[in-house]
Amino acid sequence: MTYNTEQRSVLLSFLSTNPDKTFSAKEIVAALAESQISKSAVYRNLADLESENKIKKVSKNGSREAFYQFVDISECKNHIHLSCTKCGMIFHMEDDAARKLVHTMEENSGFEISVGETTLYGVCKKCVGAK
Amino acid sequence: MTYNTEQRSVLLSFLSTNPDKTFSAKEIVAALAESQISKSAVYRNLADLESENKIKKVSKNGSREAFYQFVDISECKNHIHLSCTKCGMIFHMEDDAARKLVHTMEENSGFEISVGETTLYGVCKKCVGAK
DNA sequence: CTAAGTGCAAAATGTTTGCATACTT
DNA sequence: AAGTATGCAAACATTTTGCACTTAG
Repeated sequence: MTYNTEQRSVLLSFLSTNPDKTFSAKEIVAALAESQISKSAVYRNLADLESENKIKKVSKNGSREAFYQFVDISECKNHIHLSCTKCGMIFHMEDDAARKLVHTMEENSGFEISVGETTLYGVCKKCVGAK
Repeated sequence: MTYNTEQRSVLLSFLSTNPDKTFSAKEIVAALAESQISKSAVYRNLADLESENKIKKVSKNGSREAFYQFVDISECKNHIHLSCTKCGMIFHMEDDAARKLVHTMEENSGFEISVGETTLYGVCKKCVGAK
């Protein structure tokens, strides 16, 4: 079983306090260093939380680093996501056209797409302006 | 300008001979080592070819490695893509319903989604069976 | 008490770079 | 000839691991 350690809970609350922001592993390591949490605890907990669907690992354009965002995937079964390739942010999209798109494509392709795991990549409002 | 070197051309033809397959940088390095092509030439040419839209960099589930596939993006302006999160393969999908739905989504969200860059992630026929 | 998690430092992984040399145009 | 690209080895950045120690349940 999983223990509810200090480190794990500090990490999760750090991310969940900012559900509309992504952080690189490096940023998280740095932020939690102030609470005397080691790099390895951070990496291990990030991996654990991700496989428990408590947070999501996202990637950005050129960067080779991993980024994380608080997104409880168990609450995302029925909507799709938009992910900005510039800032990495994930947006939740309750939209019938989206659901329809997924189903249409599934039928036409034989591809198995789960709505909740479907993500469209693009550039969000904020980043369209920014150069 | 870009020179048409032996290394670059061997690399491109290696990938273009298998447009329906993805290769990790490591695999490519290994394959081209037989033609005495150095690791750095491989990495540099992969990066160059990608920014010229001759090949596409794709990513797989957990892996931290970069994967590449021959996909001339300039020919993909008007269809969407399906990408398998297990094997990394990209499928081209000419489908009017899909195009229409993507535009609806754009309007509904303010997100800037270009059809040609739109990719749905899922699990392809081949990988659905395989465990 | 015991399984699970931690911290540290060391190793592994994947990619990039500096530089002298060689090739393309 | 001038500008690019190459090969090598060394540097890098990020992530992972082994191990002795600590903690949660």
